[in-house]
Amino acid sequence: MHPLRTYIHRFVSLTDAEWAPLAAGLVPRQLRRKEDFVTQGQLAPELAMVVSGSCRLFYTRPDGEERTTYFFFDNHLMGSYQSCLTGQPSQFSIQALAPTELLTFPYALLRQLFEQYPVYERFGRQLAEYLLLGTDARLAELLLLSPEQRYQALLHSHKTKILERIPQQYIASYLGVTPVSLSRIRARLQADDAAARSGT
Amino acid sequence: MHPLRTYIHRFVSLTDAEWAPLAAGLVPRQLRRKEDFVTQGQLAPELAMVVSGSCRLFYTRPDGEERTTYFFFDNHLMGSYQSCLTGQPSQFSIQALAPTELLTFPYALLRQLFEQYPVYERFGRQLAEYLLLGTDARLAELLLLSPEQRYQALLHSHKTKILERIPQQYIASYLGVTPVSLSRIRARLQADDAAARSGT
DNA sequence: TCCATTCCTTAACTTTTGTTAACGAGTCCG
DNA sequence: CGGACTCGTTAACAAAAGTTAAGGAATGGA
Repeated sequence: MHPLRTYIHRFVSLTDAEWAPLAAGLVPRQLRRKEDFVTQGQLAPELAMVVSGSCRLFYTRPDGEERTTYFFFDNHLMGSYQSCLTGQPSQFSIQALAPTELLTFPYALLRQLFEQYPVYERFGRQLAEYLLLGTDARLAELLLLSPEQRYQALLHSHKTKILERIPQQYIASYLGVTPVSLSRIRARLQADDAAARSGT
Repeated sequence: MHPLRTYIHRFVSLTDAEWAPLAAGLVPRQLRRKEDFVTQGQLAPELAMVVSGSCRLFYTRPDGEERTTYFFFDNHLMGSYQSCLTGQPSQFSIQALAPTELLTFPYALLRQLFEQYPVYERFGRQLAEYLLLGTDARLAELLLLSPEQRYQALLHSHKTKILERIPQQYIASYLGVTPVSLSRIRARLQADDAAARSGT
């Protein structure tokens, strides 16, 4: 089945007639490494499913520093919810980390489907709820755990793709620390591991 | 108009016929100071609108430490989205900071209304989207700003109720620092202010 | 192959935060 | 009135993180 349709079916079931108008609106697009899908300060009225490759979502601070807060891989849906919903310029950028294939569609199309088909409205609700649970968990982790604990939580989570395929500086940003600090945390944990092994 | 209906009307308009079944399911409840509305580790199948008073949402860590992540005042809707949606025990507690009046209703009722009335489904979508934007902004603030900058952002925000009515230890937790650290930040800013005034 | 770039690590130093404890102001209640 | 309690501040010390800079490994392109 089509990867976007599969994604939607995690929440609701679409008939062929319901799927058709969305399928008709999809536009394939390739991103080169470091190319933006969303650019901070500009309108971002499109969403996209990642077919292959990987992207990062990051904020650029007034001083020019970047802070990465999310990663997207195969079969992830991405875009600036905030820009789509409010019609305001996006407060962050989304950029390819490697050559990436996308299927894009305008949020306006989805909004139209919300109005036409109750099943899309339900999908929209459940998608937002699902994303909300994820963001809440992320927020709780930042407030509850130390940087070292957050790194260990990432190590033991199922987000192995992040650890395998993402430069460490971006992971550091995702954890809310500097690259230097993450490097020290890793050194500390390795030392602890070695001590535990020799002690056992 | 009824405060909950007013809240819903920020998103969608309900006819009297659509409002009636929700109104019929509302149950008033009073909380004493420090009484839980939601208790960590237990099911939390109810939502509530705060009519008067105030509450805080907090996580209790394995070591017994508490971390407060949200506050609720008059005309706020609160509950454990996570417990309502997944049917799992809540990962946090919600507790009254002062004597508080609530209007509670089961999430199951809302779910039923989602199925019966498209207008409720739309409300559910827009509510989740709205909450998602808020959580995303909160997350960005934690990853982008230093504790001192976060405190200043709070000072200059429209969340004056938090600053006026909430003990500082909980505000510290909300900002992701210890009470001692927040006290130092305040002292630092006061010193800076004094220096700026004498220098100007 | 060679050069440039990116990336991770390490070091030295500064700044900030966490931790623990003590003190005093304010509040509630007997 | 007095005592228990909560709350914010401050101090002293330890631990951690930020900053800047330098060096080396890995990568990728010419």
